[in-house]
Amino acid sequence: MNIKQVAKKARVSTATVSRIINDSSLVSPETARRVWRTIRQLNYHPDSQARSLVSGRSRILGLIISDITNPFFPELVKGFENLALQNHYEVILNNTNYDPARMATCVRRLLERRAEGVAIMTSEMDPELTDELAKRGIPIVFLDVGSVRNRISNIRVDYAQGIREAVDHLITGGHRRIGFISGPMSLKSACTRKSAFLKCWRAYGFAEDNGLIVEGNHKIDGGESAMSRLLQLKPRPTAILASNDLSAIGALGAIRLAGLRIPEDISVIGFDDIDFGQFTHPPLATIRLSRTELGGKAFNALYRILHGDSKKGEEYNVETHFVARESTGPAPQPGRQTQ
Amino acid sequence: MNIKQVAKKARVSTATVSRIINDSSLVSPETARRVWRTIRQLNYHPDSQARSLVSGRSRILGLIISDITNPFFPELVKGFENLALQNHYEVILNNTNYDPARMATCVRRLLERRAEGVAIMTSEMDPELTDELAKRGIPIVFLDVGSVRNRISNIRVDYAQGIREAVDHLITGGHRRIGFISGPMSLKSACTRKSAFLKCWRAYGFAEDNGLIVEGNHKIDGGESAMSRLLQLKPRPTAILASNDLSAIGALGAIRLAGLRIPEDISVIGFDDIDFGQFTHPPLATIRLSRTELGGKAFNALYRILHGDSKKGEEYNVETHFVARESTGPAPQPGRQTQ
DNA sequence: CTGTTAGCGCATTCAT
DNA sequence: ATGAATGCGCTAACAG
Repeated sequence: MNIKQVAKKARVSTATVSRIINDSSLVSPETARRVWRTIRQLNYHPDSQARSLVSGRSRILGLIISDITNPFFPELVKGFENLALQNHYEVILNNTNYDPARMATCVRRLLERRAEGVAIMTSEMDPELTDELAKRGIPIVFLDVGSVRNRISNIRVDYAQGIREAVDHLITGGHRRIGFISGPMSLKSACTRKSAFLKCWRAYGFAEDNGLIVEGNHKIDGGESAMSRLLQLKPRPTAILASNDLSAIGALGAIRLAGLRIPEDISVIGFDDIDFGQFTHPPLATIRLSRTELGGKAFNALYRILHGDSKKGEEYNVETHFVARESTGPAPQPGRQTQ
Repeated sequence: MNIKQVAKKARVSTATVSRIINDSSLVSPETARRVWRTIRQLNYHPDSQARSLVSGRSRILGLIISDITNPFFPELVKGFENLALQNHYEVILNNTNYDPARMATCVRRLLERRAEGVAIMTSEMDPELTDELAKRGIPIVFLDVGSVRNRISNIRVDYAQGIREAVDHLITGGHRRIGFISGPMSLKSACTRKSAFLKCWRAYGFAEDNGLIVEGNHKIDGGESAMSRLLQLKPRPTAILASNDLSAIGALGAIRLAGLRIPEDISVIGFDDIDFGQFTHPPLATIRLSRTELGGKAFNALYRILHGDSKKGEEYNVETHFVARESTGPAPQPGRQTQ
């Protein structure tokens, strides 16, 4: 079932059918109606591959993430995909599983599919691969990677704002010993978050105490073990900030396991605001980062380069904000500390 | 950068280059080497659209799910995508958001992309759309939809086994009043799970008590409100089976809110075995359904139709099993029931 | 307003 | 073992 058959059945040329499919304005309403009828009748669906080939526009976007089972990503994907769908783009989703080789494979395949733009939402990116894309003029949008260049945009997450709000909240509550559970230092995004915390902490004029900073793995079990290490400290921290909610949830478990109360003995704050945070015990205070917004902005960044006036890349900003919930409270009195 | 330029630079014909890309056996090793070198040098990537057009094979598979932010799906997607990647297929992922109109859009677009197969992992499917695909001979795999036909396979989840194990466990513990929190009855998959429970319950010779069956929404809040309704019953159930883990987690919250203990006062069992279940308080007993396996089997089902000997559809089976964790215990003695 | 024609990038005959 | 020529389904000039 191709355009020729439709043309024959409707007694017009293929060009007319093509016009009707794409831009019915240049064709008489009557023939248009007739042809549309034949199209429906024959259940004709134009071949996008052929259209892409001749038009040079694939209407495919690549979306590269590290791992869809990481609760950070599903909302991002949904936000991106919704807009893509509305604008008649297809999305090819790729999990790299933090594997550079797999990332390379994905990029090569997106190249072969002639993707019109690529959103790279994981910071572990080989610059050589970026060049591959850039050389061909394919728009790219990064997440928290600084290089805005021609046809390369970047979404910057303002971690500082949310962290400042959270630390403010803790300090107001009398906390002075704040532990930090970081993500794996092999991940650039985890480093960024840690630096943002340290910077904020120093801005308050506090000395930075490396003993209070423990590395987790951005998963629940890593948060648990990181927290149990923090609990060894004497005096132990009165509050914990975690690099993501999963780590914080692990921390909740470790604290409870040690027989301590939240927030009476220790306050805990997460990061990201994943859905589950509302349902932990106690509900987890966190720093919200809207991943839906992130996904949406990633799409828009590509769209602006593809269709906007400015072919140059732009910098986008996503805010973060503290969300108070029951996992934080005032610092315990030093004398009354148990154990 | 196309095949012609490579051919010119390597002083061969385009046919030779094409042969080398696809099937280097019919070409002299020496020219092959030379051409490969040029290909790398020019950084040539064959255009999949053009290849698809002439070969009639798009190497695209559609994966239709209802909502990627539902924790049921990410692992399924990952399992499917991993195999697809290995076998050089591209995956176009579509969230329908439970919207039939959106489902129709997705199917139409997959048709236009000439997808070679479609995995429909949500039961809310208009039969008309299925026909659209079937008419064109596009392989389909469904999840828990009974119609194995030509080029249409089905993955059947054996809910009964896991439910039987769970109910066995409860009955052995002395439980006789077991509440069931179902999913939304507007979803076919939720109905299937509920029927499986009822069937199992009757198989034990117990009467079915509609008061013990309450409808949730497969999310945490729905589980909470369903549970609080169940807590009104006198005598109240001593154990709860939920249609998915999210509902069960909501139930945990409602039970604790009512001042009752888990599992001393009420036992709770979920369904699916999502990662979070291990970290709730107490850890959630559940009925495991491997979504990774599900995604993998979905891919294999399509692959078998595309490349296997049997072009007819097949029935696949995925088992479910009870996973004991601390949210269950023996039934409380009737006399000692609080409140 | 509509038809004719060329060619997008590639795989595949059919020759040689 | 290699090359020349054809056409996949469609859009875009150009012509009328």
